Amino acid sequence: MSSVQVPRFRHEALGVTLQVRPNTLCSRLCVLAWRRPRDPFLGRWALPGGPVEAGETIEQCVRREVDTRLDLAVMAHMEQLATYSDPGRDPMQRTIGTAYLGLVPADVDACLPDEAAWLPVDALPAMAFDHAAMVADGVARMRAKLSYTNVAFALAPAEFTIATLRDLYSAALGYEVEATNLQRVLTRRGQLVATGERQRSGRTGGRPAAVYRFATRTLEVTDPFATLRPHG
Amino acid sequence: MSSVQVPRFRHEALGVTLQVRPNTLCSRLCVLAWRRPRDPFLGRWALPGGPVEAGETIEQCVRREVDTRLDLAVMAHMEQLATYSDPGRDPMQRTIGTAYLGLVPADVDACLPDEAAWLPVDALPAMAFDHAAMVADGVARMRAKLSYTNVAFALAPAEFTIATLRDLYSAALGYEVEATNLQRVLTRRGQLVATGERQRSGRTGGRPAAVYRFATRTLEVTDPFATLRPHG
DNA sequence: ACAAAAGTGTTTGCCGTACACCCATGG
DNA sequence: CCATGGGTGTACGGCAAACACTTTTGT
Repeated sequence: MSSVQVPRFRHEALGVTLQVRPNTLCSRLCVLAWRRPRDPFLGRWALPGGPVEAGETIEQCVRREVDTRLDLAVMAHMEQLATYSDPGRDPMQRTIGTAYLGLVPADVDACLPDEAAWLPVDALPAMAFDHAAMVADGVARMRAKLSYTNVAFALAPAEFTIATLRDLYSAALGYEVEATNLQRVLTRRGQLVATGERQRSGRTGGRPAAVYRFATRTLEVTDPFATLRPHG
Repeated sequence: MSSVQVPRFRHEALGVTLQVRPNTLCSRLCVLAWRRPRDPFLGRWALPGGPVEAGETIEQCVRREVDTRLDLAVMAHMEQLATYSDPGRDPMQRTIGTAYLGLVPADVDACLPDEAAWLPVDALPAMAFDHAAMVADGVARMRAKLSYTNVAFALAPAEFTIATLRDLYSAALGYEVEATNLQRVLTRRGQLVATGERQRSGRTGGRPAAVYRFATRTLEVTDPFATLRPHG
């Protein structure tokens, strides 16, 4: 009973790590990347990642690569995105790659090595391999989930005001969101809990804002889109 | 410049192939499986699939495995589900597996080899490896997409009556759906097109049913669940 | 008193459900 | 003419968007 030889592949794990980061005036949704120190694509921006080791899952590999190599151990949410298997996606050697989406709260300011940076996703430079497609997939997934789950907990600080949350949603979604309706929708879905505290008003006056927390900080589907529900 | 040796993996592609099939009285949602002819899990039910070859994508591999090995070349829709990488998922050798969801129209009756069969997903027998989880993921994905896309085109015959479609949705979703509202929802979303033809009424009488087609037979999101939409 | 920012009330419109009612055919 | 199944009309409830209006602060 001889078993036929089957091909074996280099398998890499990539992290699409997103964070809403302050900018001049407004905030922007950014993705963690670093400059490649070698060919192929020397000097091009690439996602952090690396080859899967023998005894680990792909998710463990992503965590290891993103956490250690970039001094960042604060992923509030992580989920698998997709696996990319085009034979030509790595010009040097056949490599299958699995991308994970990771979200980092806005108040985390990890110190990055020199070769790493946060790139704004709406003005992304040319990227190595098929990493631009992975970023696009990750952003699309996050945006969709902002609509029907509580993922925003992974982008927000532990405590926040509605105005802060409004800016966060606007940056993450890519268009302006109204604070009024945002509060109403999230309240109706039971996502928001008032801490009872109030934030001091700024130098220009104005009513002090109430401080909120997310009710739960693990992923939940708050608005199941099931049209055609079971009746009765 | 010595490159460190990285581990290489056997990579397999699995197909979660779903079809709504007639049964005594009602229809049932079924998944294509076959009995394993060897260890591990000899005799257990398993999903069709096999090792990815050197020059092909994972999707090409699934199509090849499902189409040729099971005499079935009529997948109306296919999409990637997820990649499973637990080191112990294959007790014999480390294998990473990527599952694809495939949908077959209800009027297709492919002839299966003896060792293959359609298993009802709501009474699934014990399965080999982590294939039961893959089936669960595939069914969940399909059910979600029935709500906000036109995937039903991939489960339905080219032409059908509303009553037929109602049975199809009921079997696929796992609960009863009302024909009245189904028609209204799909019509409002522009998915249904009347062919103008009518079906002869049965032996018990009754008004003859109008015959419909799906407007498009490629996947489209017909009900984007974006709450917090761009305003203006 | 006035400006600024936060938060609530109210209106409007859409969508999905439920259910009553009308339509067309076989017997 | 009646039973059977197909299809439409209509009312209700929930949700989200828009916007006016009140509340609470700093200057």
